[in-house]
Amino acid sequence: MRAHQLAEKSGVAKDTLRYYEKIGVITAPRRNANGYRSYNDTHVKELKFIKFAQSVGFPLTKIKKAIPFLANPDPNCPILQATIREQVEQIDSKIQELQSARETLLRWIVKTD
Amino acid sequence: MRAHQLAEKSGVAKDTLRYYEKIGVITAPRRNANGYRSYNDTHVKELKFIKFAQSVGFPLTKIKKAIPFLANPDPNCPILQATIREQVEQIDSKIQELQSARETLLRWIVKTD
DNA sequence: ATAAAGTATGGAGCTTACTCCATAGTCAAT
DNA sequence: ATTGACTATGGAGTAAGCTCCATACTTTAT
Repeated sequence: MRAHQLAEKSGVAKDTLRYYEKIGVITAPRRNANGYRSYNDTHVKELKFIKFAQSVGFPLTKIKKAIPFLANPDPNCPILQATIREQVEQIDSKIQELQSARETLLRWIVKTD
Repeated sequence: MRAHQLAEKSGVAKDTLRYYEKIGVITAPRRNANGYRSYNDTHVKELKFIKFAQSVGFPLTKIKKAIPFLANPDPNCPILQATIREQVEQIDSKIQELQSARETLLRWIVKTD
């Protein structure tokens, strides 16, 4: 599979694929004789995982560390569980920040009724 | 008042003061004969306002537009009210995003009891 | 007189996750 | 043979808000 096909299939732009490869968040694809990248289904899986992890707020640096475990995933892995819990905590504190900012703003809204 | 004094009083780093002046988010202080900046209480007020606005999520670009109104503030100003409401909406949608990410993550946490 | 502290300036660097560009090589079709 | 589509590369640019740097001048204290 070549770049534009993977891009289409995964919804990740070609330039982004190159960027992901450069920072090592996806495994480097093998090259054809002409030098073109040859992607496979593993890359599709990796990209799906990346998109999922991003959607729940993980940065690429953390995602990168998790990619090697994709081959034989173990939901009970304590490191994985700890990482998830940590992320939930971070989300919680962000939500609290936002809620208190919200409260503050509401106090400045003039009631029009 | 000179840079380091304002920095101390406001809790904003000297370099940041220069940066704020450069992007026009604080009014440019007048200069002494030697070229040194001479800040006054208006700057203290501006910086307090900036910190407050930042704490409730406003970007410097928006804050910049609001600074001129600091001289004669009107809580009933419809533009101000609309801006606040808009910000509350933005905060709400961010909170919702975070909450759904949170839900998703919780589904991946293995119950240990 | 000299050293230390404070200030001035323009500009580079940092963070994160891309996005775009110029240049150049490759491949398929006409 | 030549056009057009695809790919490769290194490097620059973007957002946002700082933060730091080198160089140079001023002021204060000893």
